[in-house]
Order: sequence, then C-alpha cells, then structure tokens
Amino acid sequence: MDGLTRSQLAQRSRVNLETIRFYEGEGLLPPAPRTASGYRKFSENTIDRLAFVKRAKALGFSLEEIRELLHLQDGHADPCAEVRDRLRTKLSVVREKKEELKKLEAHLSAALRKCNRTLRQQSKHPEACPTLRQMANSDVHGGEME
Amino acid sequence: MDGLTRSQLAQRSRVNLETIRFYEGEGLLPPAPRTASGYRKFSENTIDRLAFVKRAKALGFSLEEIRELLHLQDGHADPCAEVRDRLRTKLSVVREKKEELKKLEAHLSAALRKCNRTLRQQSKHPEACPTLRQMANSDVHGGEME
DNA sequence: CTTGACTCTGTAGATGACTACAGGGTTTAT
DNA sequence: ATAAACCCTGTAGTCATCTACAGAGTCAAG
Repeated sequence: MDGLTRSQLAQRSRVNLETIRFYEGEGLLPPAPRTASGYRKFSENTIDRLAFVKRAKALGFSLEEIRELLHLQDGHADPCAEVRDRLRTKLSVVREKKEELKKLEAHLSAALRKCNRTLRQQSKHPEACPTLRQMANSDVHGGEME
Repeated sequence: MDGLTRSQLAQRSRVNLETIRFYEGEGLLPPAPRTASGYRKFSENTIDRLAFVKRAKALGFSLEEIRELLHLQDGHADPCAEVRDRLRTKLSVVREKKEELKKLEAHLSAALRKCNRTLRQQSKHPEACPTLRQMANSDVHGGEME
C-alpha cells in the first residue's frame, strides 16, 4: 500500500509530527489526500519537499520565502514572465548569500590558520593566542537588508 | 566629541533603537561605556559589529551562534586549542551552507533558462511554460540538520 | 469486541527575536 | 526656566515558528 501516515513521514524526514500539520496549513505542503476515514496519506516525494524546506530554512529563508520558492517550483503556470522575474530576484538573493558566506569562510579559515600557527609554537612559549580580531568588517556595504 | 548615542547608532546601522539595548543584553554587543549621567556611548566600530550580526542572521545563524562567532572574533583568550576546535566546527557549517546554496543556485538558474527559452518561443505558440518542476531533491542526503 | 496505538481537529503553550510602552531623569534650544 | 527631544530601566506585547495537549474517532491484534 502506498502513502505514508503522518507519523511515518515525520520519522522518515525527521521533523516533528505536529510540524507537518502546521506546514500543510501554511501551504508548504500541499493538502494531503485523505483516506475514507479522514487520515492523511502522504506520497514519498513529500519527504523531499520537507528536506527542501529544512535546507532553505538553514540558509536563512523564512517560511514565507520558502513558500514562494516552492510555488515557483510547482510551476503554478502563471504568466511565465512574472515567474521569471521572481526567479531572477531569488537568484540574486542566493548569490548575495553565497558571497557573504565566502567572506565569512575566509575570515574563519584565516583565524584557524593563525590559531594553528600559534599552537605549533606553543612548546616554546605557552600562553598567547591573539586569536583573530576583526573578521567583522567584510566591507561595511552601506546596504539595506530588510 | 566621540561616541554615538543609541539613536545615532540605530540610524547609522539601520537597526531599531530598542534592538541595540536588546543585543547588549544578549551579549552581542559589549556593555557600552556610559557618560556621567548614565547615557551609553558607542564607538564607531559598533556599527561594523551590528552589520556583522545582520549578515550572519541573513545566513541563517541564530543569535546564539552569532554570539559564539563574535566571541571567537573577540579572541577571548581561551586555551587556544578549544577555540580552534570551535573554529573548525563553524567553518564546516559555513562550507555546508555554501554547498547548499550552490545547489539552490543551480536549480534556480536552470529554471530561469528554461523560462527564458519558453518566453522567446512564445510568439509562435503562446500558452505553456512548464516552468521548472523538481528542483527540490538536490540529492536527498539522508541527513540530519538539527 | 475490547484495548492500545494511532489519527483527527482545535487550541493553547513555548521559544527566539525583537519592538513598544510607561514612568522618570537629562540635555538643549528658546 | 521651561518645553521638546533624548536617554534610562523595566516590563509587556508582537510575530514567526513551532510543539504540546485535550477530547474524540479509527484501526489492528488478541
């Protein structure tokens, strides 16, 4: 028999049982088809969808934004031109995030190198580790964000 | 006279007035030095620090995690080896996020290309735009995340 | 045909991250 | 020297995102 129950889906995708219902209500999952007695039956690919939501969340997208991404994905066959515009917007957001992460990675790995250097020399003079200082100002772009 | 008032800092870094006090309380900003009458005086680089917080938030880090990043950055001269371990952990988190974003970018730009192709041909047969379908399953890594 | 595990709905509680007062002191401009 | 514009603290309210009941129905095993 195909179709997962809510708790099966919860286990398989490692989200809370109640969260599934919540997501359905929020439009992040499509309304699940029901059995005669009203039990939800989820298809396998709901697992993928939940994984997608999880990943997008971890990248700093709100549920609202994720809903948009999913609608784009579901190809709610709009006047395609509008879809394209939204895609462009999302794409630029994603690229900005990538840039920010690149900077952050650079800061962290520089700090790590410094830290390692210090540790290697610690046999001679213990103490110290002036750790890392300013990794904050990755360019102070006078920019909005809201 | 040097030192920004709370509202000056708020304006310059485009965060809410109250958020500054909140962040101070949460340890995301160091306790600001005060004037004789108890007014806070912020240094210029607090602006950078707030910018850092904003960026990190947009990348999906919680305030808790950001506090850790900042502590690392402040070089609270710990047994350096422990700092290094934390740096490593953060670094791997950042790299994972980068990977996820790369996938997401690929999905979105593929969708965009498809969308554009369709639009270019629309003179002949309007309608259609089977938009994008599955960009969700970027590999179904059977993985945790919490 | 009962019992225990599971489902449903609706609603309330929890957590993180702000945001907005209220009541009172301080500074500045007139 | 008084009003407007700020600052302080403490506390309460808001919004997003879950998470946990409570009360009632359903299903599968013994």
